[in-house]
Amino acid sequence: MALDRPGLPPLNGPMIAPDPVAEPGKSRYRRGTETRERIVMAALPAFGLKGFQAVSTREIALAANVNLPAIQYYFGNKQGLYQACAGHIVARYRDATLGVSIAAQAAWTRGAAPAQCRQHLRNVLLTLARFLMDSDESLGWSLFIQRELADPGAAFDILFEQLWQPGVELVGRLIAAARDLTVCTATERLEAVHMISGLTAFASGRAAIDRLLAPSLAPDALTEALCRLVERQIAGVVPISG
Amino acid sequence: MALDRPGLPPLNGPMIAPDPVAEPGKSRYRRGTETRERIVMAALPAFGLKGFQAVSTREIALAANVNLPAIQYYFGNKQGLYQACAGHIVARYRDATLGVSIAAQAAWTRGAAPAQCRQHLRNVLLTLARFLMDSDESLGWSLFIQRELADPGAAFDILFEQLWQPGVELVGRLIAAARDLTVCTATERLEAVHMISGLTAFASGRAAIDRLLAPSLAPDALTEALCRLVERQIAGVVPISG
DNA sequence: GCCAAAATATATCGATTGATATGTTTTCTC
DNA sequence: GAGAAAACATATCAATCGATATATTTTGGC
Repeated sequence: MALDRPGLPPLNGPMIAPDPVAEPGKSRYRRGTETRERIVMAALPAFGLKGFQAVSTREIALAANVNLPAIQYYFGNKQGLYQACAGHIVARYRDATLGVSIAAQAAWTRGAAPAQCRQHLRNVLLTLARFLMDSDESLGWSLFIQRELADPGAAFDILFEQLWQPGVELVGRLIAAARDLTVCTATERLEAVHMISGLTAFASGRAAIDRLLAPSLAPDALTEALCRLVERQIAGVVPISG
Repeated sequence: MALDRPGLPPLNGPMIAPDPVAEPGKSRYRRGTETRERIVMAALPAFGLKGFQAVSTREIALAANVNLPAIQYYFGNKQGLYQACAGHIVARYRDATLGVSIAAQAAWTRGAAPAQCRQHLRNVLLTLARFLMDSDESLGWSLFIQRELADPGAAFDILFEQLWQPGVELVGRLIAAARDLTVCTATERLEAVHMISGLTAFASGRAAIDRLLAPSLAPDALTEALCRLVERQIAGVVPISG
């Protein structure tokens, strides 16, 4: 008798591709969902820092304190676990930015004043900066995103459609609105890309920055320094004068 | 009889660690140096986009049109090839930025006027931007650098000491000089990190940007758009008013 | 043209990897 | 508490990887 996977048809039945991204519809068993989450938490920083191929399923299983077949049991295969990690990043990103995001969206929709939109732009970018710079929780996440966007893999669609594209669109609209423009053109979108890229690269390069500045900086002083840089960058968002 | 490698003692003699980074002292044989370069050129974009572990020596050998042991013959092992790739990036980086770099350094040394230093800052950053955005030649290089700085591997020291550190130091000094400051503090260095990070991330995320803006942008129009963004960022480098 | 060094080619080894088959224990429902 | 499903554990397979041993061809100084 072949093993069954939670919420999935038996393997000896007709094989249906699992959907490891979506949260598994709350299994009746508590222990299973805990283990599943434990595996994702162990896999995420490893995948983020080292990439898909550089991490073996064995070291993930070891870090998560489970045995090897548990990964196939919960995620189908290694790629499924990788996509689940991307899904986790997206979910946590939404949790962190939902508030400022809908507030900014609403302001943009009702055609708020440029100064107000600029303030929303500030809120969105600073929230994103703090989200990416939270080294305890989001270690390696920014590099995960960057790598997947630069060299599309199994998690590209998830990150592009649910993180990159909406993020750039929102920031681009707010930039345009801060300039009192009615539409968001490629110019504003590119500026949004540049700003967001600056955040992800700064966050992912944290190790090198720490080594560069030696012990002259407290842990979260770096985060606040980045926030001040972002604020000055936003102050530079003025009507294009030529 | 064991094989010999160019410029290295025989393998059956005392093993001395090869130095695959430095150019091999111009072997008398033309064919060898050509093959060596062909392997590096094939390995660089692969390593850059996918990372060290994700690229197999077999696919590199196939792309370079050599057989598998050629990699061990010329570089000792896979890691040696990886370091040679980092050395190639550093060498090309120096070629591309040497002119503007020494000019800027000279201006800073003789205590040039802030406006002049700002112009040198502009030259340095725009040169770096165009260097990273040259997709034909430097495909994947920015991601190579970022990955290595975020998760230090065999090429970390090379890139950090010969690329990251001097680059940040130069840009930081020019920022300070543009503000009419006599010393470059952690503040200016962090600002330099932020600016350079923006370039590398923008360059490495080029695939996602192209997909985002669809076919609305010509190949090198993107490079010029980035240059304009950088120039506006430099314009925002003013004496800190808070 | 000779010959040693350099370069290239063939075949294969040991280790690691992702994945599977299969058996055992735990958990919840009735 | 009986039973079925879910979760966990052990052992192992086939494929791939980096690396090596070894044989052959090519190069360039004499």
